[in-house]
Amino acid sequence: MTVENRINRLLSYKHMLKRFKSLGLVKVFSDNIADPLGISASLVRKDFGMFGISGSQKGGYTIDSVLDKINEVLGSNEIQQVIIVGAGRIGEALMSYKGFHKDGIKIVAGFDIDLKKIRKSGDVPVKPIEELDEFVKEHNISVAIMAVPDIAAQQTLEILKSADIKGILNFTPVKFKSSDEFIVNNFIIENELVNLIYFVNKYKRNGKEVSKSN
Amino acid sequence: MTVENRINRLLSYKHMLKRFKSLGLVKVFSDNIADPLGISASLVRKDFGMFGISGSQKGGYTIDSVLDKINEVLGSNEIQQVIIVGAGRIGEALMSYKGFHKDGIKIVAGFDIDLKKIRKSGDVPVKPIEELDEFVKEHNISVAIMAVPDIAAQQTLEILKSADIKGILNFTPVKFKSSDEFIVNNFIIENELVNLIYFVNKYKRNGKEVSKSN
DNA sequence: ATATTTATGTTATGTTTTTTACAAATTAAG
DNA sequence: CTTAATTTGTAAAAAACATAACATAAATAT
Repeated sequence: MTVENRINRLLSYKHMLKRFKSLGLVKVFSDNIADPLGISASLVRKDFGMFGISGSQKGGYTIDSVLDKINEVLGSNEIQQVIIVGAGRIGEALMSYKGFHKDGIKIVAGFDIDLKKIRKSGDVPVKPIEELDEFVKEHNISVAIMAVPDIAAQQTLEILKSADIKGILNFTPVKFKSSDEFIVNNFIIENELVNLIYFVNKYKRNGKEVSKSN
Repeated sequence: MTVENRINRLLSYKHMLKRFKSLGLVKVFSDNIADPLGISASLVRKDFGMFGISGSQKGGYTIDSVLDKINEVLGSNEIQQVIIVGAGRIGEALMSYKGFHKDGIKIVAGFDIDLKKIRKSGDVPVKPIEELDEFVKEHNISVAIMAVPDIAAQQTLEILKSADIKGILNFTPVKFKSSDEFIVNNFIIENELVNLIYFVNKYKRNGKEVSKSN
């Protein structure tokens, strides 16, 4: 968990830094980043130090060089090729989503069992699931998004594992466990909602003193 | 954050308990729950204690009564009515998703600005956005899912706020900040992917010793 | 050239979260 | 009825995490 939080903070820093940059700034101090995020400046400095990001005393940090270093840490400097399994509503929404580019992520192909979904043209081609294994190996893909119906989840997992995929973002209602060699990020939407509802109700009851960062 | 983790664990406990129950069990011990989740039994006991869930010494915990208490804490005992703004691909996928029921969540209506999307029939009706305010007040809705295009995000936020919505699950690429009175849960898919990619790459480099709970 | 100011990098301190450890309690066995 | 076994509930300890504090360095002002 400890590293995961740090990575999430790095993503927040990246976001802040890009905002500052778009405002025309070239350098920032740690508290410029920390304050809007509601964390301490020393934590920002410590995170930076942890990943070998250094500034100059009195001069602060150079936005571009920090951004570059963060992208390097996150692997966003090289294009990260990702595939999507399942060309249903969620799969298609993700294929047409334009926000991946800025993080160096490229959705290179979709796969589906339903031949009616197949298409060669378009921004992201959709291929028959039988071609997945070969495609993954040929293009050296490590990460997949799973967006198939629950009924197909287990089977799809096997296909991905045997194709030597190393990590999945799982939109299926079927929750899978992570291991060292195969990392699973389960997105469980009802959990997110229940969590939200809990805090909303809590606020309605207690009036004040709710936490919830985000 | 502290409470949020505890709530997420409660959701895991609920999940485990339902599995045990489906296996025909009636009582469990704290380590039955803890072990498969990779946490310590005392943490389970402490979480339970925190929410007033008690077992009997030597006898363990009665599954049904724990489940009931968890649902009470989470507000899942009463139906939680939620609306969806935006009947695009994601909105529609969520409207047809069947997994909310088990957590006491009911999607009661969708709203869209595009009149072609409107429908009175169907499982979840889709109404024109102009009717949102009235509907929300009439049905006493507190929570909404935002699934509109980024261009409409800010405007939709204003509509929701002025309708006195208290919390949103935001699928928009535009990140909003939480406050005490208006809780935002931003789902940022590229962050989830970047995080995943980080750990996959880390494993590929370092061979072993990756963390990542989940 | 020296003093002053200010921000980093890091150590020390404080806080939160989790685990360990064990007393008290309950059940079963002898 | 007593002893043994076992599990909860919690107090104390440990670990993890974040903040505060400060020594050091760099820049500016005097």
